[in-house]
Amino acid sequence: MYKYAGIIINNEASQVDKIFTYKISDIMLSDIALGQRVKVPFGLGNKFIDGYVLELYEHIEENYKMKYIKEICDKFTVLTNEDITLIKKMKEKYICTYLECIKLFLPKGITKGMKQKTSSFVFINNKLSLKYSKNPYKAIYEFIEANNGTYTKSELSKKFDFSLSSINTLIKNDVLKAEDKILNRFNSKVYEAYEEKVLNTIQEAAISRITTSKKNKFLIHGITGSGKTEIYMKLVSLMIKENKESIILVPEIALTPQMVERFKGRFGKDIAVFHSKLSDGERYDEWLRIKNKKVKVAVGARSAIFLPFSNLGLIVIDEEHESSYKSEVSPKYDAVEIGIMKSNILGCKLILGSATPDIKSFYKAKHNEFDLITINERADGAKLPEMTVVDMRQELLSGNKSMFSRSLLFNIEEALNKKEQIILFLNRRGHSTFVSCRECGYVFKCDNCDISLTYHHNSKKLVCHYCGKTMKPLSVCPKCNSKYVKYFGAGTEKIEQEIKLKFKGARTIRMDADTTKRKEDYEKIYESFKNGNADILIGTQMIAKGLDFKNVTLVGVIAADLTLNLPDYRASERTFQLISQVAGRAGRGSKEGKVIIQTYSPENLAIRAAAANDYLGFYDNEISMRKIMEYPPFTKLLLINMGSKKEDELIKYSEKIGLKLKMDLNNFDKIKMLGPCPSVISKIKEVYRWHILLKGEITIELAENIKKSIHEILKSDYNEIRVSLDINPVSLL
DNA sequence: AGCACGCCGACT
DNA sequence: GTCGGCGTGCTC
Repeated sequence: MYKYAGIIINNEASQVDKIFTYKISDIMLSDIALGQRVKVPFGLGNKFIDGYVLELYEHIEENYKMKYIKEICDKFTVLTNEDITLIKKMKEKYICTYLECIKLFLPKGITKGMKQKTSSFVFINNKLSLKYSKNPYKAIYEFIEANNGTYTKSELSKKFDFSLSSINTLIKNDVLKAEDKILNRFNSKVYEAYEEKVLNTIQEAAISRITTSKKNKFLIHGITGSGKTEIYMKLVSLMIKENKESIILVPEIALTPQMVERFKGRFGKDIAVFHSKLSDGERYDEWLRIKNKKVKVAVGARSAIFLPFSNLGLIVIDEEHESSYKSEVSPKYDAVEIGIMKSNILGCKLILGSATPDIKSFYKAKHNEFDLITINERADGAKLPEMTVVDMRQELLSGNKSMFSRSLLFNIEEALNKKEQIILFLNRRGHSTFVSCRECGYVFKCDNCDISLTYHHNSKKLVCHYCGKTMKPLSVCPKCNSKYVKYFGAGTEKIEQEIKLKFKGARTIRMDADTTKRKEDYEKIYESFKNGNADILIGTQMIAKGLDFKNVTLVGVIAADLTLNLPDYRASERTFQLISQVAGRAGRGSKEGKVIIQTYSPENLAIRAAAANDYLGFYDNEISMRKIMEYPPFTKLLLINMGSKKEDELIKYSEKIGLKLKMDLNNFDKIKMLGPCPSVISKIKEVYRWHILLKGEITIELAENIKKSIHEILKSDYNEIRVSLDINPVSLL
């Protein structure tokens, strides 16, 4: 019998982020379980708050006054024992609080006491008596008989023109009855069936390797179009046969149409879909559906890794290199790491898939942590596109000042003539990316952020891409009054504008953050291009992912070196991945594809390797660079971000923290400290930003001590410095 | 984070 | 002699 429970209190403060022990009263002894949500008295006022049972003890020394648990909240445990194991590990790994971890596992609706949505529907209750055998009663009765329980009173009167008072009369006299029925808030849209395909021998081999291997973690390195999705689906159906559940993670952006279309088409409506745009109610319903074992498959973005399956057999993480798997708020977890932890705890299979695996993942596969499965052929025998690198410096020398090379223009023309589709990729939205004065060099910058403003032609405004602030473009320089204000750096808007000028008949469609503001926009653009309502799709990185259009034969990368020059150790990895992924959109059908990569640095290795489809070559080079430079996977990084609206306070405290850490780290010669210094983007939304980067063998204890040191400095007096710790950050900006 | 306790100054 | 200012420290 457990008489004591270790409980985490639902209070965000870091000072109460510890396990509190409560006594279990006799009436609760048989009901109490790990992972339950309970109400407990807390603090001097004994206010009742939610708590989560993370531990149970039979005996404990009662050397302080102990309170009793007041009540158990739900009929089920909200966390499984394995969840609790994971929570404890995550708290250490991501240097965050228990509560922050717990919250990832629960939909908001649970703590808010949300109810399932119900509505009152009209049913038949008794045979129609003689008294009501005439119209309008007869007609109403017959209609309800045919549609028993499908309509509400108001629907019957509004949609079908039955008199509300007559319906009420029938209900009053027990002929009909109105009863509450639970409504599901999740999307029940029915998709066209997506037939099971016959797998080719390579796909079959991958399946049998995965099902028979002693290892339970796999990395599928399969080129774009190699049919990875079919492998995932086959594995899911194998799991269903064994009565086991599957989670499929996809990058947020790929979620809206394609994956859902395929999975719902294959497995019917009995799969749950989970993404960031769901409302709290939809989220809660999907969560309950899984908890109640109504669903065996979930497709979702990174947070879906925490869905409450009880017999999980498979986790698939598609496009595992995607940075969207890393959370940007505390706990700054990485879904791939959580996948690894879960597969260790549960023993379920973990499949990572990508055409351009994360350097870290490929390193792990090479060192036997994952079983590596390589697929070098496209599934339906389609050929990889032919890739050409165009040196834009040469274009300039030959007098071509436009942003399109002659070769790209020629190929667009040709594709248009053949009625084939084209994708143009530029990782920058807006019209002109910066506006500056040619006289004095003044650059229009955001007042709130350390970012130059982008000119948007549609709205005729200068927009800050970090805080959204807009201002009217000025024709005169505010600093020197000169009239020579010029617009530089093209974005997707300008590309579209120029293309329309150059190819008069061509129908273009643009996909970027500006054209996909609403829920349905992405799907609309996707459908429209798929159905051939446009010839040219122009977009930012959101078109690089997973899209499969059979009629696209030409992909143009307008400026390949954009991501290359970012001050980030992963810049070349990103560039390689982006180019490879966009290139993979070409030639997926029966027609051969062509890719034209425009760049000012054609000698760059990432670009050359991407053009040559040479992942291994790129990997070998990159991994040796990482080793020399002491970057992951050879070291760990801990990024300490500090922010404040008061710049002088921020500098003062950053330096204090820096000094303290330097002292703390004196005995650790294997850790290097960079900074404190201003972040690359030194101000966002009026908040100034400084950071410290630690590089080396950062242990759990060390990270915990660093957190303590920082807290100590910040609590000394009231200040407005915000600090966040990020282990293995995806970006150092 | 909240909340009570506590140790000082202003006040009917 | 008491009311209330907020600094301090604890919360099973």
